[in-house]
Amino acid sequence: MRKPGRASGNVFSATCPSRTALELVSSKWALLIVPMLVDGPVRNNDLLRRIEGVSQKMLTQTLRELERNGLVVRTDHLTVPPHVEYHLSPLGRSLSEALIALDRWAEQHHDHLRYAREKFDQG
Amino acid sequence: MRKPGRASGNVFSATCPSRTALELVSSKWALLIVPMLVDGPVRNNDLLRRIEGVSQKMLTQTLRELERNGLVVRTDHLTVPPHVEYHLSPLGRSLSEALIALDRWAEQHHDHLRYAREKFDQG
DNA sequence: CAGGATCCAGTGGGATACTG
DNA sequence: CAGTATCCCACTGGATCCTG
Repeated sequence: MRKPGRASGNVFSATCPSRTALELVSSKWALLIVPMLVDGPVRNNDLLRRIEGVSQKMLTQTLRELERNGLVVRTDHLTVPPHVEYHLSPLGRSLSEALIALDRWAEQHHDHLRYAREKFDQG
Repeated sequence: MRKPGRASGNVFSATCPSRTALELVSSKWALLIVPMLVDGPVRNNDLLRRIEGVSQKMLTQTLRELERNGLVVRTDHLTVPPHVEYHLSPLGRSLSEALIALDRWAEQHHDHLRYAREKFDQG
């Protein structure tokens, strides 16, 4: 495998667009929204309820940015009352694997982190 | 596989510690620092140079937090001038796989994102 | 139901200078 | 070399109210 940081065009280069891409997909809410869409289309309100702590503002803002970058597809059914669904594009689906792995890592090891933190803070 | 968002104790729960863990390991600089350490111990100044755009302040702050959570080990050789090295703990190493996957995804697809963005912004 | 608009407090992080 | 300390501002994101 190529060593990190050697060639240009990688995430370690401040000017490379891959840095921007990384920051988008690793943003706090994108990290939770994308994995939430793997099982099929989800509505705005469902995301609002299932992702605890997200505000309507941040949800919309993140979804819009994900849509803008071709990761998420927004489908407006043009009904009254409104019915809007979001689902992953193929590109978004390829990303979801990496994000789910990260989410799962956090779920598996958070107690380990907490224990290390307590040790560090006291001693 | 378990459906996301159903059981408690997952990243989708605002109160669960795994959310905190996720935010730590997905922080902007941790995402770049951890993969940079996979090949062995690295010195402060090397990280400062190889990770473009990071300031000494953020580098120290992120490394300290990673150390506090048991992901990174700091070794001070107690010499003059100072010689400090950082390397991954086994826990940090297990995380690095997920982060490297994410970094690589960004490197592979950033042009795809940029193209989608241009389309979205004009049309 | 989905989300736009506005206001505003809190803070993340850069710049700079200093230290063992 | 590897930090710490201080200042300070731009921007993030919550709260609130409004609309089709």
